Amino acid sequence: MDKIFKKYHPMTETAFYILFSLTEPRHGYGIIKNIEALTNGRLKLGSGTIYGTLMKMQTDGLIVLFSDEERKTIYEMTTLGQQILQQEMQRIKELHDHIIQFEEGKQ
Amino acid sequence: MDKIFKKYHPMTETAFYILFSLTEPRHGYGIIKNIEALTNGRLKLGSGTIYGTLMKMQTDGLIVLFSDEERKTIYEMTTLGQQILQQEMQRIKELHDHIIQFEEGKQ
DNA sequence: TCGACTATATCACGATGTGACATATTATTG
DNA sequence: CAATAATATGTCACATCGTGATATAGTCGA
Repeated sequence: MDKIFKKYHPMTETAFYILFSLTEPRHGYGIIKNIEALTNGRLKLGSGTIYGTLMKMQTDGLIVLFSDEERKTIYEMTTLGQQILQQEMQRIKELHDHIIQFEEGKQ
Repeated sequence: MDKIFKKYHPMTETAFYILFSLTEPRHGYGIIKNIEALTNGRLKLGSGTIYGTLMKMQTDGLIVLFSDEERKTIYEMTTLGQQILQQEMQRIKELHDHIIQFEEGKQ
């Protein structure tokens, strides 16, 4: 299990936003649109990115199938996924702190 | 020039910390130690990472040679490098904002 | 009916970080 | 003084990752 935590530390921006989108159950295409909305159109994921990442995260136990309808494969986060998301959010806060400290030091 | 901005957007954590370390002139080994100190030993860059990245950033005009002594090759940031660092810091703030909003929404 | 949108999947490609290996100097410590 | 750790740079093969092209197919509005 520890190996998985290292594997996702740090995460890429793309992987983070995908996992972050799964704080509620969503399907691939829905995640793409959610990220596009969150970032005001800045981040548009390619199909290879989303389906490849979802498969990898499923293999690693970060997410599981929530429902598998005809044309919608919906995923939800596992407890492990939540822990890894938490770890990543902590890391981003660390980055943010460094930036704030730097900006304060400039004045 | 616009191409370079896209190339470094988003940056990896590693690339960010390297550029961030060059807010004052430093050499490769010094950058490694600076990042290690900043992150409390969490992030230890391999030699391939640091010298490869420095060469790439020099080619792209983000950094230039500051002084080239016998055993220390010191770099400093260019104006372009500062602009790209600024862009990246803005992106991290965006990430941070999303996290804060999420945490507020949970209560 | 025709195009736009929704939806999933695969694959080759380029870019990137990593760690091993190599090499050499300097400082410390027993 | 000799051994060891720390400083310092560099190269290379390897694995991982995001991207965009390509493919396929259903739905919905004009």
